[in-house]
Amino acid sequence: MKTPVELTELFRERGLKVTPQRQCIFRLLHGNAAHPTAEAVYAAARAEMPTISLKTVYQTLNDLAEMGELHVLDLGTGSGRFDPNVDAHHHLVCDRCGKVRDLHVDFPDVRVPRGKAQGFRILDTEVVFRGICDECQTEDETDKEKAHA
Amino acid sequence: MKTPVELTELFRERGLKVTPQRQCIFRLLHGNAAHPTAEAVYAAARAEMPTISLKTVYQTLNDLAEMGELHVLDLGTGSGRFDPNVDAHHHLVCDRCGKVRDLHVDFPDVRVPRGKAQGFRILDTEVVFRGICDECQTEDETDKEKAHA
DNA sequence: TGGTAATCGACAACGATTGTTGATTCCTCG
DNA sequence: CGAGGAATCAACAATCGTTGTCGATTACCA
Repeated sequence: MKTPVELTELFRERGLKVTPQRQCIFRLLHGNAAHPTAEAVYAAARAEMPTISLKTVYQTLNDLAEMGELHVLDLGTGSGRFDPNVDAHHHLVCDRCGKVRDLHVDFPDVRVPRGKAQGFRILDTEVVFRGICDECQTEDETDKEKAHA
Repeated sequence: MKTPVELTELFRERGLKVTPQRQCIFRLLHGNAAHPTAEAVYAAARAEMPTISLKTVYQTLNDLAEMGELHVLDLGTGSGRFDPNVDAHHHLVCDRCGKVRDLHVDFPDVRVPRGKAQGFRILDTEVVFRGICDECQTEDETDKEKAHA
């Protein structure tokens, strides 16, 4: 994710205006290692700007995604998640709570073997590891203890 | 995907009734290499049973998924796709039209490296190759020709 | 400073999926 | 075969995440 200053320039270049709302979202995303949903960004933004609208949040996130400064992940957790990290990386997804974590590992062998592409022109490769995160595992154990009691 | 006969037995074991509607869906899924959406299954089923309801289709598909006889894929194409192939395999997804194709390749190196799991207990690994399918590529070329004309 | 993009609030609409109802069908077990 | 109860139907409403609409207001920036 570029810095707020860089994003400001990019928006100006594109003829998009740099409003306080957008700057706020730039700041929230910059260096954010989580993969917030639109609602999460909205909640965080409202802490600073109580009158910001959900619409504006979506608008700005979509603008960023169109410019390639942000990736949209649909990992089957119900809502889209916005990934400020544009570098090549993969994801750990919790099947229980939907949490998403980055996995910075390169899998050079993961390619479609010659002759198996079935006519597809491949543009991107995603690896998703699904499982249960630490917190949800702890919850499970707590539940078991309750069951014993 | 098990045969309709096997599925019939499984449903009985679970105390679920084997209605004509369900048998119809069993048949449609068996040996189906596509990844139909619920709507697609609905359309195919209605060709045989004009009065079957979308509700019943979802119901049966969800029952099958709960029993592990079917996988539900959420590949960011808007709607869930039902995968009758329960064996380990990966997918090619068309970013343009949402088409999904199987890719039967094993990637033994795709594992979370020791110490990188961040507390996750990994249960499943998916590799998704995104790109443009042959049909959509052809469409693009046709569009270009039109643009020239 | 002015033109125009962006935002706001409040609400409606979308598509995919699930829930509701009460009446009807029909599977399954004895 | 017959009874009991699940499953289905039709028709509709509701959910969730997201996007569109409106007119009025704000505020960026050449």
